[in-house]
Amino acid sequence: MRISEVAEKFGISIHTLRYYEKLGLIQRIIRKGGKREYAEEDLGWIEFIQRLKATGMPLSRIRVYSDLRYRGDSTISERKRLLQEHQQQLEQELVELELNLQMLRKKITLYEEMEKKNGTV
Amino acid sequence: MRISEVAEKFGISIHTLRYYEKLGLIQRIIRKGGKREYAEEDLGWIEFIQRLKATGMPLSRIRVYSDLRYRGDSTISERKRLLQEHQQQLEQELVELELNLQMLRKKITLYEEMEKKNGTV
DNA sequence: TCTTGTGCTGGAGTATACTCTAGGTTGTAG
DNA sequence: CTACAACCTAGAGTATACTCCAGCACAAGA
Repeated sequence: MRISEVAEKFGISIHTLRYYEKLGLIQRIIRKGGKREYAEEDLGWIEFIQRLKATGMPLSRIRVYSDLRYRGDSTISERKRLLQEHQQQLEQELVELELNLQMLRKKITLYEEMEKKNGTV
Repeated sequence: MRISEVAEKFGISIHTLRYYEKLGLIQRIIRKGGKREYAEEDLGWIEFIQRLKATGMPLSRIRVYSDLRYRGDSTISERKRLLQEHQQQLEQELVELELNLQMLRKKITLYEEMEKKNGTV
């Protein structure tokens, strides 16, 4: 798969793909005539990167995970630990987010009451 | 309340408080001898800013809300609309976050199985 | 062969949200 | 009255995550 196809598939820019490679998130991409040729495995990995990013993991942390991954199966325990840590953080953030959402809903309800009052007076 | 006290109360830096003021998120702070004196109302507002930020609202958007707020009660409908929009976005993000968390949990389980396999062989 | 499209690299530029510095002012305690 | 802490402003610097550009390479169709 060419870089432009990968970019479209994942809804990211060609620039970003090359940028991730420069950072070391993506490694060992096959080249044909100097041009990147993404394999199936690369695509799966890029999708996973996207998911980690979607959960707010910084690229520097993804880089750490990436290095472990490219080093092979001997790093599974470490990778698991990294993900578990992230998971716990996320779960905490989720709770806080839900609290803040509730607060937001209350504020909106309050505004609705104020609108009604202004309407009737 | 002095700026250093406010900073400590909310766990942010003095720099950030002044930065928010420069951006217009915080306005009309009383000065005594050139020094900021935060009133109760300001503190409530700063807490709300923190909550909006915690839900991922960019400062530029908080700025819009801030302007409406400082313009008084006539802007309540607009403020409500802004918060509702943000709320809907958040609810969607929450769903996605939960999906990604599930994915993470699965990955972790997978790693656990791989660890076991490696242990018994 | 020439043009076009797609790709390449290194490095510069942008947006967001801080974070810090230099150089000066204010208020209080000794 | 002076030393000191805490404050002030304007502007520079940093981190993160892109985003774009100049200048060049290469392969395929007219």
